[in-house]
Amino acid sequence: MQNLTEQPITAADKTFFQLRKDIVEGVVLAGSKLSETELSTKYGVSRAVVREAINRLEACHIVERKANVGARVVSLSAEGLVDLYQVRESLEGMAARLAAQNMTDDEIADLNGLLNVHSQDVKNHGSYYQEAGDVDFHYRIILGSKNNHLIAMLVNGIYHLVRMYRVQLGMSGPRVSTAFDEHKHIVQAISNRDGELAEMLMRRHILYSKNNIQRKLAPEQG
Amino acid sequence: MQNLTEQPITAADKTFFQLRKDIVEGVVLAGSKLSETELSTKYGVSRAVVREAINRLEACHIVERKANVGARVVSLSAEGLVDLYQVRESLEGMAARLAAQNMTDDEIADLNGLLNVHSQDVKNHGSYYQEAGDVDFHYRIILGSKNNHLIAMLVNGIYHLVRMYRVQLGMSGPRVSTAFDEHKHIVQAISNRDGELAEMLMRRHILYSKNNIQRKLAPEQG
DNA sequence: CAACCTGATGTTGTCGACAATATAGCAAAG
DNA sequence: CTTTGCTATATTGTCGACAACATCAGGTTG
Repeated sequence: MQNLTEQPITAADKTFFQLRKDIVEGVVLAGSKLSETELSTKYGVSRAVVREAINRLEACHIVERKANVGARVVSLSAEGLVDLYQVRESLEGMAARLAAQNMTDDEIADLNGLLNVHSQDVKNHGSYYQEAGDVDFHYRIILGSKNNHLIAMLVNGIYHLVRMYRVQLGMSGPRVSTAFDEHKHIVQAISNRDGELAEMLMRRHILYSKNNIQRKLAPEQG
Repeated sequence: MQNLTEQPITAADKTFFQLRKDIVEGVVLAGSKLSETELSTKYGVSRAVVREAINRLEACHIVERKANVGARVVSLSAEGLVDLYQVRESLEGMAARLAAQNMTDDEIADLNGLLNVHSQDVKNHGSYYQEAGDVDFHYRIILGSKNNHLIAMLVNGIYHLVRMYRVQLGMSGPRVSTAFDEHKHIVQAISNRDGELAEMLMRRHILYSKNNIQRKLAPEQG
């Protein structure tokens, strides 16, 4: 008997994942054109699967396509970042609210455990582990919302764009310990089943995060 | 010279629009299977364009697809409705906040004008016009946010699902005048450039709307 | 009789070829 | 010299055919 939740993986899936990875990590440059024929030879599949992959990338706002002209990787801009983080603030705020109301006690205990591990990692290692830990933290709260629409939008949609901004603008550095405190307070609110507070704290957390990135992106304002 | 903003419309576009319309309006039943060959003969196009249309519908969460099995129209359920409206509350709340900060004075004046027309319509006609007016009202505020991510998610994504629930559950009826008052207060907040209040009022407005639909969907609770 | 295997059938996934459209370069008129 | 129109080229949009897979019916074995 095979695992029932496991999906078969088609060539289009693989191409989609690979292309998304290449774009997010900057192997394929932001703003560059995506030629279907070129990509089909590059990934060793037919144009049809490349088209399907590009269509899916368009659905997550990672590429833009014009009829009869073609698809381009989105360009990273200050406005785009602000737009993205406003949506993120809104959706993840709601996720935190719902997580406070829908997560099981076990899941909340796990979340507290993650926070402890995280705390150790911050002391021992550098900021990269923080990055992974941060993603994990937000990921668990999103899943904790138990809202499938929310989960799909954030996990399959927005988060890869967020990662793209982070990777290509070289995020890391400070804000490690302060972000950790913010995480701790959010988990406290969730533990207390205080959705209202959890949402507020999550929104402020993401707002601060946005301001932090913006400061790096436009340093002439300092 | 032709209009620069006008996009060429491909067969895939037309098929996508038509199929979405048929699904939202119940011509194609919720939960039913979408056979690619069947649809290709029905709409007179090749399987490739049907596939592209289905892919786009999957991106807006109107159909679900399993590899090597096929696509099904989503089933309408109480849980799905709750999930959907929670996302809507979150995103449209943010839209109202941003609209208060980003709409021009002219746009706000237009919005007030719409409210007046709307007020007349409610007195003269029935609830159907209310439905159209309601959509128009929310639509303007969404656009007023000037946030392209938000606009795309709501207009191209969520709103067709909302319409699907409304149409197929036979929404209309009461809540006309109370909804109108809520609209009025939201516009007042936007006019005062009070984003905080606009968001709160919009969220409550959508929450009430959700409760109203839920009451119809599960009348055994009364 | 139940469980499993096997083959037939219809569906989706993938492919290469053709048609339609946009773009760049060149030629000609003003 | 600039601008307009045309042609050549390359890209995307669309199509029909084949391959891979899921599903169901019938037969076989324990």
